[in-house]
This record gives sequence, C-alpha cells and structure tokens, in this order.
Amino acid sequence: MDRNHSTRDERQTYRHGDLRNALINAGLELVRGGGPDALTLREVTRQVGVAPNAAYRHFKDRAELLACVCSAAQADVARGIEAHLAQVDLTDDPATNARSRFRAVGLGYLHCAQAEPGVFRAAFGLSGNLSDASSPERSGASGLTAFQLLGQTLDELVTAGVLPVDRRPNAEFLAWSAVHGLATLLIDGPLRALPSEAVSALELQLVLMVERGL
Amino acid sequence: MDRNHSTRDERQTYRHGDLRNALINAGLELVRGGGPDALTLREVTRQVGVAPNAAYRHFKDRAELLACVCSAAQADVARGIEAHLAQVDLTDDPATNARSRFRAVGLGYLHCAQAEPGVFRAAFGLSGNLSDASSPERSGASGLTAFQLLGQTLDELVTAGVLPVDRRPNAEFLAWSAVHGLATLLIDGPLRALPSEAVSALELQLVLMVERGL
DNA sequence: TGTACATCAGTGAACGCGCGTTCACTGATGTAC
DNA sequence: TGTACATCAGTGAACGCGCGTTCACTGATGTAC
Repeated sequence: MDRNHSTRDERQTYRHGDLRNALINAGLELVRGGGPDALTLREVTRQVGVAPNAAYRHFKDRAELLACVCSAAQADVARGIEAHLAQVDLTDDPATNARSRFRAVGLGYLHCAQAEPGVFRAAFGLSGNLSDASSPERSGASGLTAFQLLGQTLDELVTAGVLPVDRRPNAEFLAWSAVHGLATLLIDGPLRALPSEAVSALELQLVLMVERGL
Repeated sequence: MDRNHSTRDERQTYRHGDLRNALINAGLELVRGGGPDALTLREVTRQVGVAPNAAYRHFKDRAELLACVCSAAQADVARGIEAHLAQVDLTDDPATNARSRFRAVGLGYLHCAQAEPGVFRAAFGLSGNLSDASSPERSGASGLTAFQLLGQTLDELVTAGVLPVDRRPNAEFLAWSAVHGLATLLIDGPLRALPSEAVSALELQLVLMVERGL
C-alpha cells in the first residue's frame, strides 16, 4: 500500500514532493467509494492536505485529473484480469488452455467489477465524463490493456482451432458487450441483490454462452 | 406530441391544472438532452414556467421526480421495442417466427438506445440514482415491460423447439446483458464513432451470437 | 341562485451549501558565480 | 564553500454559480348552507 503513503501524512517540507501522484491516488480512493462523480477537486486536495488550488499546478482542470484517475482505474482492472489469468492451471491440450484463459478474462472482468464497483465505473462506466477527456487506456503489469488481453485470448482460441477464423472479426466487441452488460446489471442493476452462488453461476453461464455463440 | 402541451404555454389560470404530468414530461425532455444528471428541479420548473418550489406539491424530492421520469423513460423503451416487434413479418414456420421476434426485441433495444441515449440512460443507465428510488419499471402500450417482452420471446423460442427447456432459466439475464453491454459501448463507449453500417452489422452479429450461445 | 368559507396549488424571497476557478502572494529549492 | 538570485510549487482569500429545500404567503377553486 505504498499508494497512500502521502495521504493524511503531516508534511514537514513546504513542498509536497509528489503531489501529482498523491492527487491521483487520493482521487482513486474517492472513486473507489462513490464512482467518478465522487471525484471533487476540493475533496481530493482536502484528502492530501493541500490547498484546493494547488491541484492547478499539476492539472489543467478537474476534467484532466479525472481523466488521469480513470486511466489509473483502467490499469487496476487490467491488473486484476492478469491476476486471474495467472491462476489458470494449464494442461497439455492447447484448446482447453485457450478456453480456460478466455474464461479467466471474462470472469476476471466480472470479479473486478464486483470487488471494486466504483473503480470499475470510473474505468469503464463510460459515463460521459470519460468520453470527453478520451483518456488513453492505461496498461496493467504486462503492459497490456484489458481490451488487449481479451483480444489475445481470442487469438489463442483461433490458433487452438476452437474459434473459426471467420468468426474472429469483432469478436472482442461481442464478448466485451456481454461481459460488460452483466457487470453493470450486477453492480447497480436488478441483479444487485443476488446471492453470491447465484452470481457465480450466472457469470459462468454467460461466459459459456459467449464461448458457444462466437 | 400531446406530451408537451403545457411546456412554455402561457397559463391564464392561476392554477396549472396538470403540473405533475407537465413536470414529468419536462423532466423527460431534459433527460433526453443530457441523461439523468441533467434533471434539475430548478430547470424542470423553469421549463414549465412555474416557481421552483411548486414541484414540492407533487413530489417529495428531486429523487422522487427523477424516479417518475425514469419510469416514464422505461415505458418509452418498452414502446420502442413493441414497435419493432410489430414490424416483424410472420411466416408459417413457428421456429422462424420465434427467432425473428427474439431478434426484434434485441435490435429494438439497441435502436432505442441509440436513437435516444439520454432516455435510455435514464431508463436503464442504472447509475445509482435509479437504484435508490427503486422505481417500478413501467410498462409500454401492451402493458408489458421491456424485460417481460424479452421473457415472452424466449418462451416462444422454447415452445417453438428452438431453445432447449433446460437452457431457459436465466436466459433473460444473459440476453439482456449482451444487448445492454453493446448498447452502452455504442452510446458512450469506444464504439461511439462507428459508421452506421458497421453498427448494424455488429448489432446483428451480437444478437445472433446470443441466439446461438443460449 | 347566491354567499361564506375551507382547501390547497402555486408564489416570492431567502437560506446554506459545496463546487470550480482566479488572483496576487510567499517561501523553499537549486543553480550560477 | 558561501552568497545572490531565479524558479515555481503551494498558500490564502475571494469570486460567482446553480443547486435543493424551507418559509410564510396568496388567491383560485369547489363545497355547504
């Protein structure tokens, strides 16, 4: 948790030293609690213990800060998916491996969304704020975007002979749609109150539907 | 467009007569322009030509008004889907009919979303506001909810022998997820700028994927 | 049919709020001599 | 090694804004006699 190191710390130097990152991390924390709308210049600077206008040394706007926070959120999700991918047990059958890895991406996305709804909404909530700033989708530990990870596993499905090549075009958008839709239904839709076993079942059902339907 | 009849009209009576509905309709108009966040008590009363606090005769809160507007938005979408359903040419093959009607629901949902993004986001944006108020999902002309229309066509797929019965449970959520996800990607996601032929192609691809995958 | 009265829908003014943003400033830091 | 100075990160105070909501009010309407 180095991320929070400067939050609420008493500063002995007049200068902060790492204010830009501190603001982004504090912003991520706010977003974690209440989604992108919870990000306020005043609150973010308050958290860091700095005057409200100090943010203007590092960001043009509230919008610019928000864009950076959203990028960081996207990177968080990418890392979460990578973690799921890393846990896949590989067999000696390439087809099975490709399938497992594909599922891991989808299930990872869904788990991230439910574990950190606020961060997820900042990353992929696509709620208008994001669209203006056109933040560059930041990459996770592997250097790959969530979207790129998805594309990669789809390619693996093709080379393993599971997915016909002519079905490959647009496949990332189809898969992403399904998984993203379920994520939003689960987070603040009618499936919000579903017991967790039912959620897991539904998640698996969905991913299998996509795998079959592609 | 009877809906707007009292907006901006000069009122000669001291009393409005139908303020409650006028506020809801004005609210729908605001939401049409800028989504649920654009709904402001002050703006909505301004549109109707009434003092800001007049709204409190008819709604407890901004939240209560918003909930009513969201219900109306849901009804709008339901009507849009019904319109698409009504345009389906029926054949004498029940299986083909069931498939066509199922696709019409999905495509209707997607078209509504793109034709009226603001209304769609109010209806199914599920953006937190909605969740609190737990607005009753209002029905369209047929008296059926968008969700119920979907369920109905799934039932038709089952009775037509297209969809195995054991695949029926949860099918509405799976289908809804896919279609809802694509809608959000198209509205304010990365697919925003896609040319309309590509959009139609993708929409069809998605609906077919769901049909196949279920 | 006409008058007195209760009801209650809409008024007008005001409140406190937190927000983003701008201004002229101050004082710690690092560099040039 | 010591001093003068430019830089520029963070300060403090203030701005105008639109918002939701509350208050005591007013005056049109419908009802009872």
